[in-house]
Amino acid sequence: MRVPFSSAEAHPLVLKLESITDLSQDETAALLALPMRVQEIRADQDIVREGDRPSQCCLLLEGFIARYKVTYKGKRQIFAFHTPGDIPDALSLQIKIMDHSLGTLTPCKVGFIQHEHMRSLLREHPRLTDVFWRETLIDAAIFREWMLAIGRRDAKTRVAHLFCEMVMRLRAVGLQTGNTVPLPLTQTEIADALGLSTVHVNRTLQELRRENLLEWDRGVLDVINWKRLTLTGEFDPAYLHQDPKHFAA
Amino acid sequence: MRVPFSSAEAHPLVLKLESITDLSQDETAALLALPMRVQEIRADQDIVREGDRPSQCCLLLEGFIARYKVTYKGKRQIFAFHTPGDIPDALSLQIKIMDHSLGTLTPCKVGFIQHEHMRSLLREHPRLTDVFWRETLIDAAIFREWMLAIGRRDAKTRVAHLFCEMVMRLRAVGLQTGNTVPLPLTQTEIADALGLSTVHVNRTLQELRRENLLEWDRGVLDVINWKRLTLTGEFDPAYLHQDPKHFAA
DNA sequence: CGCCTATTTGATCTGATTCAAACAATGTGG
DNA sequence: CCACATTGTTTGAATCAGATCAAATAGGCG
Repeated sequence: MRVPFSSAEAHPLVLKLESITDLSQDETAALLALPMRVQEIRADQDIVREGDRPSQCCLLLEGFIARYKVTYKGKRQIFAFHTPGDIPDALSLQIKIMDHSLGTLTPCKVGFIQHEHMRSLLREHPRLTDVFWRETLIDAAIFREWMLAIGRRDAKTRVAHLFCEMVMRLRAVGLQTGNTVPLPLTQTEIADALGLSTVHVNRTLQELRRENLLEWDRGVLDVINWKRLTLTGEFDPAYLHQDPKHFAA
Repeated sequence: MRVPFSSAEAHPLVLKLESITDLSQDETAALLALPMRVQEIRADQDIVREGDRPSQCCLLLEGFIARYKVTYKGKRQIFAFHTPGDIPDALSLQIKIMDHSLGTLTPCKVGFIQHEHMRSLLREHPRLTDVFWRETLIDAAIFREWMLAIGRRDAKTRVAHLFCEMVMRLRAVGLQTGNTVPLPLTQTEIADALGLSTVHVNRTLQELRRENLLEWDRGVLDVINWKRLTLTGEFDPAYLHQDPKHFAA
C-alpha cells in the first residue's frame, strides 16, 4: 500500500509539484506517505468514464494518459495528455460526476488514492490545498492555450506548439534526455488533440521534418532546432506557470 | 465599501454559488460582508491583462465580461463569456501572473475584492475554499466543452450549443424572462469565441432563424424551440454541474 | 510468416475564410 | 431634428486550408 520510491526526488508527484511550487519537508513527507494502491494498466483502457462518480483519484506514475470526450457524431476531442506526476482526476474531489473520460495511451503504472485519504491530507496540510488547486488551475491554463491553438492557429503552428509544450512538461518531471523526450503518441491521437484529421497531421509532420525542426520516431521526439520550433509554434511557456528557479541551467 | 444588496437572494455571487452548491447561513453572511470597491466600467475596457500580477479579484455584478487571449498574428480567441455572479479572475489567488486578459463587453458594474480579504474569508470558512475551487473547476469544464465544439463540431452545432449554454447559465443567476435572456454580444465576439469568421457566424445565425429555433435582436436572445435548439447544438448540460434542485420547475 | 495497427500517398471535395462592398442601426454634435 | 460618423450586420464572389475517401506501404509482434 506504499509506492516504493527511494527518495523524494524520484517520486513523480513530488517532482511535479516542485516544478510549480515550493514544498516544505513536512509536506513532502506527507505526500510520500499518501496511501495508494499501485496498479499496472495496459494501453487503451479507460480509467474513468464520463458519468462516473469516482471515490478515488489516480496518480500517474509511468506512461501517458489522455483526457477526452466524444461527440454525438462519434468524433473525439483530446483535452490533455497527462504525464507522470499528474493527478488528472484531482477534480473529482470537488466535482462528483465526471464530464469527460480518462484513458491510457500506453501501458501505465497508476497509483489509486482514496478520496478520504486525499481529504485528510489536505485537512492536515491546508497549504497543500492551495498547491492542488493551483495545479488544476494550470491544467485549465493549458486547456485555454490549446483552445487558442485550435480556434485561431493553423495546423503547422498547432503541431509545433504541442511539441514545445510536451518538451517543457516532460523536462519538468525529469524525462528529458538531451534534446530528446519520450512521446509515445499516434498521429491519430495528435489529430484528436489538435482538432485536425490524421492525414493532415501526417503531412504537417513531414513539413516540420523537412524543415529540420525535429525528428519523431518510435515514440521518441528529437528536437533538432528548439529556437525555430518555438517560433513556428508561437510558443511562450508562461502559461505553464512553471517555477523558473528549477530551470536555471 | 459594501455592496448594497437588500437580501442574499439579490446578491449575484450568492445566487451563483447556490446554483452549484449549498451555502450555510454563516457562509452566506460572510460572503455578503465581503468588503469590495464597486466600480462602473464602460464597454470594451480591459480589467486585467495578460502579464499582470493582480492583488485583487473582480466580482461581476452587472454586465458581460470576456476572457480572451490574442495570437502573435493578432487573432483573438475568447475562452469564456462571464455573467453576473462570476469571479472570472479567482484564479489569481493561486496563480500570480495572468496568462490571459479579461475585458468588458458591455458597460459593467464590478466589485473589486482585495486578495487579502478573499484569503481571510477562505481561512475563516474553509468550506468556501472548496466552493471556489469547485467554481474554477466548472469554468474548466466549460473550457473543455468549448474545445470539443471548436475542434470537432461544425459551425451550426457550435453556435446552437453556445446559445444553449448561455441560456442555462443566465437562468441560474435569475436573468431569464420567459424564453428570453439578455445576450448583448456582437457577431464578431461570437466568432472569436467559436473559432469562426464573422461572416460565417452571420450566415449560420440566419440558418438558425430560418429554421425557427431562435430570434436574436438588440442583445436579447429569444429561444423559440428549445428542444430542437439543444438537439442541433448536441447540448447536454451535465458539464455545467448545476445543482438540479434549484431547477425543479 | 502473417496479422494488425500505424503511417504515408494521391485525388477530390467542401466548410469555412477572405475580401470587398452595401446596408442598417445607433449615437453625436451642431 | 437632421447630417454625419461609427459600429455592427448582411450579401456576393472567389479562394483555400484542411477534410474525406481509398488504397498502398511500413513496422511491430506473436
